[in-house]
Amino acid sequence: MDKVTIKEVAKKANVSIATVSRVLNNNYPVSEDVRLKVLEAISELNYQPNGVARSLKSKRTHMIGIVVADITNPYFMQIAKGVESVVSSKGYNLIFCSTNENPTKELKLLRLLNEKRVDAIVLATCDKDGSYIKQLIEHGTPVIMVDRKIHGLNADTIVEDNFNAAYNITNYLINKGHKKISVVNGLLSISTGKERFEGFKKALEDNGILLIEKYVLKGNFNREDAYNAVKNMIKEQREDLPTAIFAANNLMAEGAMIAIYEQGLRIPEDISIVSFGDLSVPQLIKPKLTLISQNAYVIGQKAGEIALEKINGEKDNYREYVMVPDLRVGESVKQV
Amino acid sequence: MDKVTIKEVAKKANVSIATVSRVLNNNYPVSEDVRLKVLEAISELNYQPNGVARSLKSKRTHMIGIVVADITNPYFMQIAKGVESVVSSKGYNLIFCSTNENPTKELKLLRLLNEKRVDAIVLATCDKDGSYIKQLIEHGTPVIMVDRKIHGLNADTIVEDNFNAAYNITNYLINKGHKKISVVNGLLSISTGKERFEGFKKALEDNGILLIEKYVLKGNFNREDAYNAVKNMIKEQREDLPTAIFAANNLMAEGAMIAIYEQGLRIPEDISIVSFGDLSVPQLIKPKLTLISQNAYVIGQKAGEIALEKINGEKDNYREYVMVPDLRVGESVKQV
DNA sequence: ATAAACATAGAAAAGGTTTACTATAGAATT
DNA sequence: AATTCTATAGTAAACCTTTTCTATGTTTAT
Repeated sequence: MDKVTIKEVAKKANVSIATVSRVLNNNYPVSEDVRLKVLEAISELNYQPNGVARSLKSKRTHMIGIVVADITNPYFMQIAKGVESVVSSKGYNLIFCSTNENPTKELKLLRLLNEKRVDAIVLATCDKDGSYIKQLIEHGTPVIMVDRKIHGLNADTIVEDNFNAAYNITNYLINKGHKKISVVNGLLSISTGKERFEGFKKALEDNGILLIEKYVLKGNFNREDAYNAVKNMIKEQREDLPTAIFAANNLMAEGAMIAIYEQGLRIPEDISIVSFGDLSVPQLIKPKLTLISQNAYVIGQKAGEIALEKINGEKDNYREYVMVPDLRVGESVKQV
Repeated sequence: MDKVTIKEVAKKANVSIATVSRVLNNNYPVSEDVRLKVLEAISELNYQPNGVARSLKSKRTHMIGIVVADITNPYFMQIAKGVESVVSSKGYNLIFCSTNENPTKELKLLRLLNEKRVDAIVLATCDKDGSYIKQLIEHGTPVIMVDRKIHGLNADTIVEDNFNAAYNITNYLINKGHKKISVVNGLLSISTGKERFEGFKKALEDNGILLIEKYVLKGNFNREDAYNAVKNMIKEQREDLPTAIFAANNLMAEGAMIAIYEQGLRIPEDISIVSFGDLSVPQLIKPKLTLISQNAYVIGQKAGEIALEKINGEKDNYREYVMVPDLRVGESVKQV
């Protein structure tokens, strides 16, 4: 029942444990016959080194924590997959954590990951306050911020150009003749929520269109909140519906669409919609949505690369990478 | 840059390291004034215990490995979420691994998880051979098999009643008058593939309907393989299309639908379809699919519970849990 | 007043590795 | 032939905890 240790291997092969370790790590000359003896003992005993002990000594756990709002959100899953594609070949494993957009839970998770001594953390924060993150970095744990940033934090950051993308897609709506535009957004305490809202407002402003407060909806960046917000809005504004909805995130677009259909409205005949971020299985959802297509997988890959760099080398230079997402025109916007 | 250790806390609080440890673990009487001194030192130094060292001594890592074909498949994500919902409150973290249906990669991942000394493994295997899994269990690592089973393996197993569910939904098609039925399935080396196919065949047989080989499609349980298989089938059988398709998994249903639409056919007017497993965002996909609705989240929860039990207690009794999935009637099957 | 029980604290071993240091034998250099 | 190198192997410390065992002072029982 108990696991075989390096001692037993050493005994069986008639060598010291140092020699076994050297055969395993291949970082010191060992004569060929001894090496073979050791390898034989290893395979006979079916020895598998204790990674915990290794980590204790080497101060490397070969684990990377990834902390996002919700691991079931395809956007974050894509990021995770991107990270994994880069780090798994180097023998790293990923620990997934969901904050559910709760800053307290985020802090708890970060502490836990720190206790586990993960080699790096990839984080899409829901916090406005970076003090614990700063601490982590100062104490030598690389933290790579993805999707969302915190101002004034000395950390590598990979985000999308939210302001301009939101500006552009709002402009697109305006050029199609829309003036009564509703926005379904996440919280403004999150950088993506804030920036997308700023871009949206700027586009209205530049076109001399007034922001209509009753069309400004907010919630957590998820399907349910968007569904409820849009449903209520439609019910309350039956007589004065917006002609278009800007959903500030993929899940919110889905929630909004479900609400629209449930209320017996058509897209885009009765109401147009655009999304920030791709839907799940977009090929099966009609009409094809006009949206900002994001770079989740690439962001993940970049985050993975930076994580590996930081783990192995220089830790005190930081960069911010801004990805420029595409505007993809679909059929969800009507000319008015 | 270096992390604070228990030694420094002890020094600062003027006590021994044993006392600090006792304050942390609260498993031995410590006088109130000493406890306060220690807690103060901890917070002043911002000490966070080294989980690696703890794990080495306590032989508990508080990590559970979860190994599935593809972490981006919503079905497996639901399982993972179910596991997480149960174990995270007990302080456990999840390490996610994707095998991409590659048994060699699975073995590598299992070895890695074993080296990491995870406390338990939740596994949806793509392997037919359970020898390494058996080894793991014998050496004291609980392995909970989910979704897919391996015959003759002494492990806790939680699966769906694939045979009967497949039988029932095929029967449903037959009762709707379908005789030319195509099946898009995963590999038969995987228990779910095999059992669903058996159920499918039995239903045909019981109704005196012949299996038509050219309508039997196979691939990995993913969107792409299903898409390609169905696309080719439609092209080749233009003159003799099946009237219905049984997709043996959620992703395959999606791939099949995309192919059907791309080939200019309608659902269910030109071709009916049923799915084993729920689609992503089913509310947005028209027509509403008739399908076998699975219990992924519940399976995950059960797996989490069993994992915790096994970690803490009895290890040598094993059970197989069989969940009975629902048949949900939608609008994707035409009466013929 | 003495013995027994108790509450609290520390010393030290243990957990399974890696690695700096030391040792030895034979090869190469002078 | 004496000296220096080199290749290879072992010893023991270190990584940071937890926990057993021991010690001490105090309380309770007799």
